[in-house]
Amino acid sequence: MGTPLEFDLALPEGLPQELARGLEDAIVFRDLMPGARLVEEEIAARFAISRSPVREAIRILETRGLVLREARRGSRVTDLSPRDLNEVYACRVELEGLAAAEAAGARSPADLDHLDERLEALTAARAGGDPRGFLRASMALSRAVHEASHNRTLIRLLSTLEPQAMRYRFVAYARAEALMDASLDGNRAVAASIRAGDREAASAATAHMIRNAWTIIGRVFDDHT
Amino acid sequence: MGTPLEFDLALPEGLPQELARGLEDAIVFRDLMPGARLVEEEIAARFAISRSPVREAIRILETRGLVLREARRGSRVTDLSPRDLNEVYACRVELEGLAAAEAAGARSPADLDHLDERLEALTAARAGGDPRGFLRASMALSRAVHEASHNRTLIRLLSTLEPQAMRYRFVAYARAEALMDASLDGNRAVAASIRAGDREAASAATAHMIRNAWTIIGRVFDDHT
DNA sequence: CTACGGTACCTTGTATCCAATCGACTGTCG
DNA sequence: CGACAGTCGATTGGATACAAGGTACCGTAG
Repeated sequence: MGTPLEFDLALPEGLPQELARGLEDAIVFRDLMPGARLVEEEIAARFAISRSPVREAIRILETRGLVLREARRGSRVTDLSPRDLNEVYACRVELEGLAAAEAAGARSPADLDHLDERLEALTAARAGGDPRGFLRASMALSRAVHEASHNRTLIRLLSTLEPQAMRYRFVAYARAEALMDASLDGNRAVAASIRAGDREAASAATAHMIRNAWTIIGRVFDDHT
Repeated sequence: MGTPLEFDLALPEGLPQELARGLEDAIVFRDLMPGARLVEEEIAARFAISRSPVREAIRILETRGLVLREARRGSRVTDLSPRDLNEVYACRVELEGLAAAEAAGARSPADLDHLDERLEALTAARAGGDPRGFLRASMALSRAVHEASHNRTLIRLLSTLEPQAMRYRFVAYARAEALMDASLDGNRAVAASIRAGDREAASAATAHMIRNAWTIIGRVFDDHT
């Protein structure tokens, strides 16, 4: 009788999350520029849904620091600034470092497989040369490290910190291709330390990689704003 | 003619935030026990409001790890567990340490005043001997440190991490009064380092204080669950 | 007695509706 | 000509209404 196969590929986790993901993507990759207004009804109309899930999506973006909501005055995409860059990266050094350390301590064979897989994908993306593809691969690799830490609280915190960092990375990659090479090398070192189970080394390699990126991105921003 | 003075003391920042604060308090101080269900309509009825702000409040609690929301199955207060304790405290060591360091680097005279003030309040609360009062004073002091860091991103992250930590502290204070003394001494050391402007010392003192608490709380939990 | 199926209820998810507030515009008065 | 008050439009905040999914209970069949 042929079961009528149902694909609901669009809602693996609810409409607001789905929508938030899409908007987040648009913000990170600058389809929505800093300062752009997010009007609930506009967005609702564009996706043919009601304002309720839109509101929830915007709230999610707010907790990630991607949009600023002012009471009764609407939401807009947050600005990038040297100050914010420093804030985000100072936090990133600590939390990504911790994630790498815990991953080195708690890694499973499956985690290592994922890591290798994503590291290869990152290498391939670098060859491609497209900043957007490279950044996507890099995000995937980061997430693999986070998950290898098996620390759900840490994963939660990072998921609210990373998107903002991605925005800076995207801008910088476009202007300083060398940053991609630095990132690739850094990630190789981190992965090696995790594979070796060396917490200290993993933490140090991560901190080094992120501080390096911080410096480079900072230069790009000081020069160009 | 006497302007008709308007007090809206109840909405300094919106109804959902207000409600979230209240529920958070109830969870931290165990008026709502782990596993308790949060039914939207029930809460709405109790406060004579509609489900909309209630939903937002619950979502806020979710981002703080206080509530677990399962799609279409409702929300319940998360459990405390040794594993979660370890997750939260591992993150806390890093982020509170960073906050203290940045506070030591960026402190203003007003910040130092606040710190002193809250430290005195904490001392007074310890004399009082009430765990609840002590915890409230301690939270206020922590927040003063966070704000002295002048790192908004860090403050945002900590505001989603701290409440969960408070739950563990509250349970532990009741069973191990000595923890309060350790906390008081630790905070004195942290404040002194911040006052001195010594980033390293502030970070180290904070890490030491938190790891110490971690150990004690861990013992309380292993013994009693 | 246990396993399975069906039905009714409970709760969340989404849509729509109304109220409150903010900002901008306009017209008038000094 | 400039400043201020009033009004209108745009947009969010909150309330209500409706739809969909999930759970528990009950009855029946094996």
